[in-house]
Amino acid sequence: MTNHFNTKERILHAAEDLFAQHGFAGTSLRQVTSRADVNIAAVNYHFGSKENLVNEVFKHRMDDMSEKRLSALAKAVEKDPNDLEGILLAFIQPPLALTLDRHGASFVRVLARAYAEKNDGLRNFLSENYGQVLREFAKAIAHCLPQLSKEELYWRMDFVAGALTYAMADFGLIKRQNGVSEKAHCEKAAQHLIRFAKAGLQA
Amino acid sequence: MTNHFNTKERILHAAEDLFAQHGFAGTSLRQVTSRADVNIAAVNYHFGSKENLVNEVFKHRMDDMSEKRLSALAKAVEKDPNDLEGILLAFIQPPLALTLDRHGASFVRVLARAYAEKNDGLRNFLSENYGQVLREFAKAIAHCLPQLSKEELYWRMDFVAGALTYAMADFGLIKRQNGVSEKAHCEKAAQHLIRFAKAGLQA
DNA sequence: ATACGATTGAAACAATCGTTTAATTCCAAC
DNA sequence: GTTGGAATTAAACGATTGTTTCAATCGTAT
Repeated sequence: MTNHFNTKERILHAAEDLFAQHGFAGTSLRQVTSRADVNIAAVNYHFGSKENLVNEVFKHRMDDMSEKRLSALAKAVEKDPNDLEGILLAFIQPPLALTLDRHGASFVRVLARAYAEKNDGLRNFLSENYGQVLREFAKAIAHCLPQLSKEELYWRMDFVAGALTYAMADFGLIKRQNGVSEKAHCEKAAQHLIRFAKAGLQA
Repeated sequence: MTNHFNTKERILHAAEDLFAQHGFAGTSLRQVTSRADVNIAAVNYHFGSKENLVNEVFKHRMDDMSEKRLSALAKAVEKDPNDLEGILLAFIQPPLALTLDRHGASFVRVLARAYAEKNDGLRNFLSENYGQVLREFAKAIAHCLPQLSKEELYWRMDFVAGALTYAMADFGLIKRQNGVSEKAHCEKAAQHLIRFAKAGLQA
């Protein structure tokens, strides 16, 4: 049983929030340790370096999300391998659910920001570990849409991923209404995105 | 007749590249002035501050892109106000064309990165100046799809914008093949995206 | 109680940050 | 050729960066 509010986890949470707000380079370790209410030296003691901290913040959420996606995918395929909507829900729901959690919402922005990095090791880490998840979904979607060429499928999955990222970070025109709860907004986003993505994939 | 290779423009170009690679906070003015081969003091002389430089880098490309989008939209609507594909092309082509230019491709990444910023003044600047362009397109698309509610239209336009951003920065699974020229890749991206977006909007 | 590794604390490290100063160079106008 | 404002330069400013040091403290096993 690990202590849930030890120094290491407090640093992780504070870093997650601040990275989301100001980016990796834009966040100083002193900001992190100040928010986490720990000593500045604790970062290098527990994580070795700032770069390692960035990676840890990332891996933490990413592993969880990928796991949920894959298990939801397995269930959906087992239930009905031709149900494209179910597969899309398995792809969309776990990341969107993150936006309900305070720290999860921060991570969503961290993720969106990581996509914008180019030469960073983060990009490679993403494609190495996350790529397999994408390929699993590609396989399942290809089964639903056998007439689609592999190239076309990959293009469209990229589009879906882009739309999802955009929706999660609520860029753009849509803002959550004041009267609508976050959970309702999240469900509405999933519902709209699934309909949009399904039609796009079947085009 | 402005000199195209004076100090100010060299700084702008160098900043554009470096901001794309390392982000705004991750790029130092010394990196910029070193690449531009100008003195460090030239930045504050010509731009006043680093923040102003960021804004200038942004405004430069953004104004150009918005102008091209709006004029292409006007032409498309004049030709056939019910041609959804033409409208989508007007929306998609100008930003995608940027990826053909070396510095333009950098800007595309700068743009994607800016979307990931949250509280920055950049976000507000974006929605203030760029929002009007989006609303023009919303109007044109709504004319093609009168059955679509305004809320649903906005959701779907956000999805299109997300897919576009993703495709431009070539995140994800799709990479340009070695045998394919950049121009051909760009045209293929536009073609795939238009088909995808059209189906998604019409869903 | 004692000992000992794990953790935390205050302070300082060299390096780099954005910015400023003041002297110099450039170039067109007179 | 001289003048005067614009542009560039070298150098330094204080502040902040990530990281390190070493002593103090904590918690546990003996």
